[in-house]
Amino acid sequence: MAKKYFITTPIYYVNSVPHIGTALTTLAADVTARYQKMRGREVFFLTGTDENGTKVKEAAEKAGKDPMAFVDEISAKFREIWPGLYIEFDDFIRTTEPRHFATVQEFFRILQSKGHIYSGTYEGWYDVGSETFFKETDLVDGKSPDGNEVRWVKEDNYFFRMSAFADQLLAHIEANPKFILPESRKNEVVSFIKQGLRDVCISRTNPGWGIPVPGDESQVVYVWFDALINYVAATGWPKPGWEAYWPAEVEWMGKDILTRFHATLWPAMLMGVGLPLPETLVGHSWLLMGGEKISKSKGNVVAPLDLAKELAERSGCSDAVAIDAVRYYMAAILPIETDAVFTNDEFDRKYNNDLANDLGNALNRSLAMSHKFVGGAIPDAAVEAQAVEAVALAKSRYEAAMADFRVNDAADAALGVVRFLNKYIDTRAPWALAKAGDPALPSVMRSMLTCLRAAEGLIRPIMPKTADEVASQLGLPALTDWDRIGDESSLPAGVALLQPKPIFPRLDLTKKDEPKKMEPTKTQTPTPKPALTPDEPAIEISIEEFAKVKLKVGRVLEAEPVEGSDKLVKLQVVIGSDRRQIVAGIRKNYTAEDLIGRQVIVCVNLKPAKLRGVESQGMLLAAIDTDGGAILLQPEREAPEGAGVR
RNA sequence: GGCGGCGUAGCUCAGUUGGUUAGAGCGAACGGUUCAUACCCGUUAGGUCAACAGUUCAAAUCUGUUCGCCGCUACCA
Repeated sequence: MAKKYFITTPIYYVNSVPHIGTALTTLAADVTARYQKMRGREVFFLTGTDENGTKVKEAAEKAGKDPMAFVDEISAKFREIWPGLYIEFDDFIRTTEPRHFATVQEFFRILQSKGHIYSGTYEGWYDVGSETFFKETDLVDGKSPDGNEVRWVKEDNYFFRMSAFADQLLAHIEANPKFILPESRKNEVVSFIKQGLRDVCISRTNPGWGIPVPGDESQVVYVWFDALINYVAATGWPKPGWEAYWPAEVEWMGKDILTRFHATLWPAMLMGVGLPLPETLVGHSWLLMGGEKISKSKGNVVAPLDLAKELAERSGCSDAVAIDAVRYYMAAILPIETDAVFTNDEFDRKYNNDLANDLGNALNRSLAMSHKFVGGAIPDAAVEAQAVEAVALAKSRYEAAMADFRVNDAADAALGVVRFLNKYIDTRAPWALAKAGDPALPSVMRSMLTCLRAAEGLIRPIMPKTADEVASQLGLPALTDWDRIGDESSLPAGVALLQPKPIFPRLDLTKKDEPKKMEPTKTQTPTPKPALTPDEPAIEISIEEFAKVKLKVGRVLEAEPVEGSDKLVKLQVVIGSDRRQIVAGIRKNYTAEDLIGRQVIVCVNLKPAKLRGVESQGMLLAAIDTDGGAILLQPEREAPEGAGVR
């Protein structure tokens, strides 16, 4: 059996809904799948849902439902929504399915038998929200780096010896330039690995939900370890036949889950088991809403289906075309290297300019002319050289773009043919040829139709329904074979063309004063940064705001270096009747002895934080020296113990 | 703090291994055309290619420094 072209998206957590961000990933995968199918590859496009986390169980309980019923319900919703965007996956895997359980357990067993798994005690912080373990020092203000609540867990668990795979992983990345795309992400991954990989805890106490560790029912497999295996589970591994699917040619994802999971943990797991690695991991960047990351809590989520629905209402295009328009927009701005910004205005502009004015109008005018000048049928004549070249150029640009998964460049290449066509029509002016009775007219008309036929093929992976409509107006069956794009045979002479019918009715964008319904609720607000240099004016705050900062005079009672640190010192500070432990990074300038007995100014209402695992319950005020060192502030003369400062 | 990236026309961005007058799209202005969804085509942007210094016969493209932004990472409070 021929190896299938295997494309994956991440499996989505059942507590989220598809928004324009997750749709972006899935769309990219769908465009890749449709393109490869046209190229003649047998494609296996996998997506699915991630259902095993502790969070899922808790969410189910909160909803008063049985976990299984809960995930059934939500997973179904997920599964149903993608076809609405014309996303055609071949398989939808759920991590609660028996096939997934079986593969995960086998995976675990093999790693164990090869000595890559050992048991130990895990003690640390666990973020249920993102199902991630954190070190003390990873925490920000007592929360995870993403701002989620964390809880302290201490339990006996199984650990995966990820550290053992660092060198092998680096070598693989080095030897396979397209293993991680884009380039900038690859560099990040490399430096991440070079810092040293830690072994990872891959199990948790069984909460009655999840995949039991083989041979130890008291534990379930850690959700990330479990989730990643879905890609292999869908191939049927370890049952025979999986080789026809695995390894994946491309795994699409957002950049957030590339470095820590897909580009380190996942390949290490595969290496441990002895399976080949995916050919390419693509970690695309974000689509920002008015400059901010898409986030439900910020209320700036734009659901792609709503966007399409609204477009259909405003423009009068069909629902199918509106969905294609959303697909086109997402594909055209798909951010690979850097983040891109979504705005309604840009969406509207792209609809009008690229789709209505360029593509739609080109088809319309070409058909109209065909009816007027050559009897409404595809002429039997030679295609002019410049048209042949333009088509070939666009096609090769498209192919080059897709070879690197630059879907945005592929979209641009497809539109390139249309742009050429409009110029060509103007240059050759068929209406003038008709008036003059020029014999070149059939050739010119055929050249125009050739461009349209090619455009139909090129846009098909991105806009399948629109491509169908173009084909239909040309009186032809859909062009689904990539190799026939630009081929003479794709445009049989004598075929009757249909009367043109606008596919993309123009949006009227003249009424600018009306506020847009879908405008992001929040506009970009630059993060205020403290003014550090005298010539830089400070951001003004009110006296009330300043009063929020509680400063007091304290006295250092004890001081000792923080173990394992060369900058931090742990202080016991007496502030009146209060006593605090404060960690300060001032060892460069002060020894412990220097500090004991000294009066200091302390910010007493700063949120406690852990530094190098040691809690700090305040901050010492210090001037910053020219070399970045600290100069402690001290009352000009002895101040009363615990005196306020303002 | 460390590592990496970025800073190019009003806006969004391209700019291969350094080489004649620095490009595209959008917006704007002007002109042309009439087949077409008032569309399309052309011309126009006088951009110190963030700043400064250096290497070179020659730099947006290499080196250094500074400023600003972003990402990753950390013993930043």
